[in-house]
Amino acid sequence: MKNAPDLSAQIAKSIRDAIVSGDLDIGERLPSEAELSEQFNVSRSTVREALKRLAAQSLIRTQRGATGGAFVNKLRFEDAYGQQITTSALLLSMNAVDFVTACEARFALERACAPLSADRRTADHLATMRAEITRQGQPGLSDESFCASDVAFHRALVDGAGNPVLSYQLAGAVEAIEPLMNMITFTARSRDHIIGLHTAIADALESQDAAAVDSLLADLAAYTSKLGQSVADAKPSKT
Amino acid sequence: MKNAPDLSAQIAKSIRDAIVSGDLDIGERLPSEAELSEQFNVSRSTVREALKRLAAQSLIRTQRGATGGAFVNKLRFEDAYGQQITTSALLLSMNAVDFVTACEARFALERACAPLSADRRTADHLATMRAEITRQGQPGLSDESFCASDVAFHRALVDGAGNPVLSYQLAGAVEAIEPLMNMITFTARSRDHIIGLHTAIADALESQDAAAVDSLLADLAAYTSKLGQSVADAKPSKT
DNA sequence: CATTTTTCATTTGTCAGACAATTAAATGTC
DNA sequence: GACATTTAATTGTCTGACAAATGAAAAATG
Repeated sequence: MKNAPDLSAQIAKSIRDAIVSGDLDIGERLPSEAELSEQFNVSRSTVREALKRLAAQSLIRTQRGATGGAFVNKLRFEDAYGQQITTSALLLSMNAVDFVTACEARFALERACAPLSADRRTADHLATMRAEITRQGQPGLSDESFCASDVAFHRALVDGAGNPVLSYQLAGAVEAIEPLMNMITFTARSRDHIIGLHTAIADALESQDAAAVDSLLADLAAYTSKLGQSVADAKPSKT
Repeated sequence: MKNAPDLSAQIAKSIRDAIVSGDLDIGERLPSEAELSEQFNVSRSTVREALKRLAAQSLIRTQRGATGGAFVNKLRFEDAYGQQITTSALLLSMNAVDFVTACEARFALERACAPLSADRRTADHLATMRAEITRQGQPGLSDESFCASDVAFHRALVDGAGNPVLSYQLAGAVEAIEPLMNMITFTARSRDHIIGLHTAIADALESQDAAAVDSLLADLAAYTSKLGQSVADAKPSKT
C-alpha cells in the first residue's frame, strides 16, 4: 500500500533530516551536485530536483561560481512570514473556513498578546498604530486599503508584545483572513465604529491598561464577526 | 541589486500564483511537463524543477501513467501541521530563541484557547487528557515520553476549542518547543507538580470553569518557565 | 454479447552528456 | 604592488534517450 516516494524526495528528506538534526550547521556548504550524485548513486538531475525541493522550503540557498554551491540557510522569522501567510490563506480558502471561525481564531490569538503588548509596547508601536488610524479615516480610501491598514494596525499591536515567536504565529492568522475581510464592503458608519475602537485600543495600550485592551478587542471581534456574517447572509451566492 | 531568480523559480511562482488566485482549481490537472516546457519555452528539466518546488510545498501532487500528471492539491490542515511544526522548530533553534520566550508564546496562545475549550470540549477531549495524565504518572517513563505526553495533553486542550484554525496555529507553538523541553530533566517532584496542575486543568475544563483554567495555565507557564531557566542556569554550555 | 486479456499511447521518473553563465582564485603583466 | 587575464569549479539550462507506471482502447475468448 505504500507508494514508494521518488528518489528526489528521498534524497531531499535525507538532507532535510541532516539539517533539522543539526548534522549540517547553518551556513555549511553541501557537497557539489556532482559529489552528491555520486554519494547517492543517482544522476545529477535527480540531485537537483531534491535540492530544489529544499530551496522551496528555504532550507538551502544556492550560489553559482567557483566557490559556489548549496548552503544551509539560516531560517529567519521574516523569511518564514511569507510562507506562513500563503499557507494559511490557502488553508482557509481550500477548506472553506467560514468567516466567523477565522475571526474567532484571529481575535483569540490577538487577545493573547494584548497583556504583553500593554506591558512592553514602545513609542514606535504606538506611533505606527496612530498613523494607521489616521490613514483609516481618509475619505477616498478603498476597502482594500482600509483592510491593509487594519492589518498593519494589528501587526503593530502584536509586535508590541516583543515576542518574535508570537509575531510569527500571529502573522498567519491575522494576514490570512485579509482576503476574507476584503469581501466586506465597509460603510462609512462601520469604518467610524472600527476607527473608534482602534483609537480606544491605542489609548489603552498607551496607558498600559491590559484589561481595557482585552475588553476592546472582544468588542472589535464581536463587531467584525457580525459585519462578516451580515455580508454572508446578504449574498449567499455560490460562485 | 536584484538577483535574477532561476527560471525554475520563476515558473514555480507563476504556477503558484495561478493556484493561490484560484485560477487553477483544486484537483485540476496541470498541462503535462512537455506542454509546460513548450508554453514557458524552457526545457523539460527546468519545468520539472519548478514542479518539484511546488510539490515540496504540498501545492501539487504528481501521478504517473496515461491519465497522470500534476494535480492541484487540496491543502488540508493535517497536512500542513507537519510543515508548520518543522518550520517552527527550525526557527527556534536557528534563531537561538530562549526557552522563556518560547514558553511565553506557547502559553499565551494556549490561554487564548482556554475559554473556548472550556465551553466546547467534548467527552473525547477530556478522556484523552485523563489518559495522558495517567501515562505521565507511570514510574519508568523517560523524559522524552513524558514530554510527548505533555504535548498530547495540550493538543487535546487546544483541539477542545473546536476551531481548526486555532489548532493549526497552535500546533507549531506547542510542538516546536518539545525539543527544548526534552533538554529538561524532570525530577519526580517536578513531574508530580505538573501532573497535579494537569489534573486541575482537566477538572476545570470538565466543570467548564474558564477562569480557573486560565489561572492554572498561568501557574503552569510560570512553573515551566522557572524549570527551564534553572536548567539553563545550571549548564550554560555552548556545545 | 459479456468478460478477460493484450496491446498501446501517454505521462512521469531517471539517466547521460553537453554547453552556457558565473564567480573566485590563480596567474601574468606592467 | 596594482591591475588585467586566464583558469578551474560550480550551478543553470538544454537535448535526447529509456524505464516504469497506468488507464484506455483493442483484441481475444467464452
